[in-house]
Amino acid sequence: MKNLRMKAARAAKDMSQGDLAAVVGATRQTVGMIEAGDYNPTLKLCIRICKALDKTLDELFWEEEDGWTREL
Amino acid sequence: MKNLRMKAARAAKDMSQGDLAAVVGATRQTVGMIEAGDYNPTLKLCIRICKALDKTLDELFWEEEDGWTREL
DNA sequence: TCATAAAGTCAACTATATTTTACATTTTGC
DNA sequence: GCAAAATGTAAAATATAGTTGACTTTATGA
Repeated sequence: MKNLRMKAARAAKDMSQGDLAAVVGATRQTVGMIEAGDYNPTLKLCIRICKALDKTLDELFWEEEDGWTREL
Repeated sequence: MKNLRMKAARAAKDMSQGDLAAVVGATRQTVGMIEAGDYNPTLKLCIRICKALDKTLDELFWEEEDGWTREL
């Protein structure tokens, strides 16, 4: 399942996947895979992404029930 | 930095590290290292821990500033 | 249309999360 | 005190997150 909230938050900052990757110290491909979903990033990277996009973990990576976190 | 919120949430459920590990499909050692801090678990494991302890990601793993997430 | 930035994808490699086994130490209840 | 459960710790092995380089495909704007 795609992480559309992350994609939207990045768009709101007018950043490309490469821009965000550079800020959080990751690669363009890794950021792409996280947005594409079906991927299991580390907490460290999630937190860096949240701070770069001015969001919290819950806002970008939490789903109460039957969401994309279901299939992790 | 220790994750005392997780330790407290686990205590509130009267679960040992081994109990929680069994529920989330991890080992006792991994749970112990996460509580001990200076460790970088995957998002999947964090989410499973949150659900097992009836907490959200923000409640257990988010720190606004100068918290334990600082050193990840 | 055309040029270019952005995004999708793939294989091979490196870094590290997680497991397994084993033993030491600390807590807890009797 | 004592026995058992819970926790701390550590080395070696495995699974997988994340990188690197290269190429393709899809936007986007001039």
